Amino acid sequence: MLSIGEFSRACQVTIKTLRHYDKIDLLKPAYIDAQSGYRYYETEQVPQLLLIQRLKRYGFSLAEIQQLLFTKDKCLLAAKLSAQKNILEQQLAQVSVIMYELEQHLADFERTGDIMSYQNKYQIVLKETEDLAVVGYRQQMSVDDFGQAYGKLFERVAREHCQPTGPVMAFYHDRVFDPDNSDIEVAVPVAAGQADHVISGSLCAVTIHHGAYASMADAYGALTAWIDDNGYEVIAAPYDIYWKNHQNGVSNVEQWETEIRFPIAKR
Amino acid sequence: MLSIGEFSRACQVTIKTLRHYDKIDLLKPAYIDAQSGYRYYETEQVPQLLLIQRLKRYGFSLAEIQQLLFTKDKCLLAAKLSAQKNILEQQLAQVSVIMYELEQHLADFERTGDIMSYQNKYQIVLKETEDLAVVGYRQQMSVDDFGQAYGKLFERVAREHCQPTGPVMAFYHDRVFDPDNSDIEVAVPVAAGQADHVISGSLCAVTIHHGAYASMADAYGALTAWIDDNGYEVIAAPYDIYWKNHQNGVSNVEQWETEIRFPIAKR
DNA sequence: TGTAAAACCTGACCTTAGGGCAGAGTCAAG
DNA sequence: CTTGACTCTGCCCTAAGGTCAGGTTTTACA
Repeated sequence: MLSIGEFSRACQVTIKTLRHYDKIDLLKPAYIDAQSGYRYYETEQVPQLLLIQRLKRYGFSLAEIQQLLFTKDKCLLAAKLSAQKNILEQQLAQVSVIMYELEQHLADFERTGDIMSYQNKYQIVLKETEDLAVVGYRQQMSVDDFGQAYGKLFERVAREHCQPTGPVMAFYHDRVFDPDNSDIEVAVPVAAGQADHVISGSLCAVTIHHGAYASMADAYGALTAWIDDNGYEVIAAPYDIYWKNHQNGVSNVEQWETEIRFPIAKR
Repeated sequence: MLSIGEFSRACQVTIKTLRHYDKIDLLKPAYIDAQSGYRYYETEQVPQLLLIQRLKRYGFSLAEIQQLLFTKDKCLLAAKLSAQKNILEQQLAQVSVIMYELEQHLADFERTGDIMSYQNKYQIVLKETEDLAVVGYRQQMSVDDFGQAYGKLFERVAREHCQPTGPVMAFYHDRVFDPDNSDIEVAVPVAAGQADHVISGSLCAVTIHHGAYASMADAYGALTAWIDDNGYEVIAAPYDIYWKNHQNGVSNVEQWETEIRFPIAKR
């Protein structure tokens, strides 16, 4: 039998945390003195708490841990651990990309003495686009669910025996920005006869974003500011064209290229 | 002039976030209509908000970002960015270690079918230790401030021309566990004449922990449970001996070795 | 056995960076 | 003038505990 303080020291966990776990029914003391309210733990609970702390390190939330401890199906449990490993892998990749961004930024800053200088790299051009026949797949989704949408689009492309004539695009039909409930259409250009609908050509403000998607807001910002400053207004859904991507075989994120188009007209 | 909705779309930031930044004085709209309360932003504020989002990606808190934007000293600013880069690097290393832990755990689990099987690796032995003459440096500190303490200890060792006769150790004098306010003493064994004080030998429960320090709680837990189960009690501050470490040239975390000793006596 | 220190209890409020909702006011187009 | 889109304030909520305040219990020692 261990008092809460002994148990806390044994597992390197604060007393507050133990009381919290008691309250949310994640780990109840083996015995509570009815009169004093003191909590006492068995030595067999030590490995249980250590497992909880370990799962926490893996990145599971306490609610998820509760589920996991309850899971009797060993395959399911292993699958969840495996899934978490993939999530950690993704995190690792994201942090690497951000570190690269930070290094570039720091270099720009030390060269120019201007903390904003990294933003000058967007060259904005006016372009008259042609009509574009596409097959599209449109849905309310999180911006992180792109992968899924790609999948569904290409299922359809395969089913209808279409031949894509250019790289994948994404249209942003939203009126309000909401990252996990966006009205996005992914599309590929196809021959006119096979098309779903046609994007009418128009005057567009265009720029090219180099690198990962985390910093694409920079390009959007530069474009929107330019459009407002030059007396234009946006007249249709802006869209991205993914020229260089892991999908077309460019694995090095730093070499990705995305064209961003805002259909515009004079105000 | 951009309405809050336009500004939000331009920078890919939710309206709620913009109102929050207004409230905490991080980014105030250029103009607020006195009668309607509507917020309006200038296009020049777009790069400002984009910078804020970027610093947020780097891992700064909003409070830190406020400080950074206020900082006029460019060297200081560059230093803070650089420091953040180091923090990201550390995070990267930590996540790698955790992924390795997870992989090992998953392998153990799939081999044995027991989610706890990873904990059976601690062999606990009883050992009668000798008196130990040491030079130590004791302070209230966070468990993450070990590096600092090492530094101070070795400054002193150098100043007093002591010759360490063994690897570094750490004593945990705390009665309550509190990770960022721990009463820790780092020490090295020296020749008897040069010693600061002497650690009396006693019966000890001992085990060896292999690998990174994140999972050392497992070893503590195993020891404490063993001590309680076998009718002993802890009679002095437990301590670690860092046999293999980055300090003695073992860079591969998986090969680190730490001996953990709990001075005990029959209850 | 008495007392003081150490350990433990509950409960209320605080943290980050916003999200969700209700209810009301405002703007722009037809 | 109406309708729909847009925006406002204000209140409560999140995860995983941390930080008091004020009171009770246990333990160690004289």
